[in-house]
Amino acid sequence: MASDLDSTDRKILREVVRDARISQMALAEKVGLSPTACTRRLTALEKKGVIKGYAAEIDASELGYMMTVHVHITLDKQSEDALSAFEREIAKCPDVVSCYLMSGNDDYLVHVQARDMEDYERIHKQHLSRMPGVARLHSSFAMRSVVKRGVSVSALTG
Amino acid sequence: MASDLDSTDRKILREVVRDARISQMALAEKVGLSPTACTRRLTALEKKGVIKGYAAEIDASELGYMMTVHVHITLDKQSEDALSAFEREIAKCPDVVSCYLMSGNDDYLVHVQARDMEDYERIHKQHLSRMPGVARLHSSFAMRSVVKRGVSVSALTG
DNA sequence: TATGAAAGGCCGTGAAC
DNA sequence: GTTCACGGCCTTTCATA
Repeated sequence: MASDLDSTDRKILREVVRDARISQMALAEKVGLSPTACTRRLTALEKKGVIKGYAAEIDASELGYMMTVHVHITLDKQSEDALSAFEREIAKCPDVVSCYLMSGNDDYLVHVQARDMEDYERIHKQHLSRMPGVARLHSSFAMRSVVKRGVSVSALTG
Repeated sequence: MASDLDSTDRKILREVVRDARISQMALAEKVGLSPTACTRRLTALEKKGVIKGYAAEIDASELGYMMTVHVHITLDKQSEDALSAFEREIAKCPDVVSCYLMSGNDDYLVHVQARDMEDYERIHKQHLSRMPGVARLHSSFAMRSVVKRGVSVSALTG
């Protein structure tokens, strides 16, 4: 479903990715359109689903969440039901930032945020290890975030 | 630097995470404040750095980017200079969404977006394998995204 | 089917309390 | 934290290519 966007649409996308709260008039001027035309394009991008929404970016460390952990999770079964049951539960875990089903051994890569090591121990024991069908958990701790974007630059410039 | 936020501040954060383009008046009503007081709090959260910015969420698959790859990268040296050189280059790579320095063997976990397998082959050859100091590359392909948030729910409710 | 221009209502902003 | 008032933005309508 690769929508056919022209360079103006992509320019609009780059601007709202940079600043979602930009005013319609400022956006219109940046992309070289009248406010009316610009707003119409923006609305179209929202309706098409290219723009899924607008979110404030929060500094988790400012809220006391100092730890980023990547957890590789292997299930003991790989049946549809087992995957579904696990995914239903992991989606409910409030400490999870992202979760991907990975190819290969059908395991999951789960990104977790925690206040500190003690907090992560609690999350590990009370949530992660109790997820349905979990066979193995391997935690990798991030020491530093080097790059963090919502979407790749290529996707917006290509 | 864990800021001391009250329940109103957290309510504001939850709302702007859900919809960054919410109007000041609508936000004020949702949190039970007058528009002026609400805007003052929001501005304070921005100045404190709790809110880093506002970004549109883009559906990469709508732009033709169908692949999500997690790449484990090990360097041949772990000196300060080697890490810095690598990080400078990886930050320039337009296909990278995120990159973390991981504890343990001082390797990196890099999240990459690509159009398709051919595109990823190009990224792998032309960008990733040519990064300074790279010893080993291990690619893991995501089959499905199960959870995707900008920040954990706990950080906003805690 | 796309844009551009103008008018009116609503919102965002600041002063005073 | 609230009220009030003013300036400006957002939206709609309509005309155009």
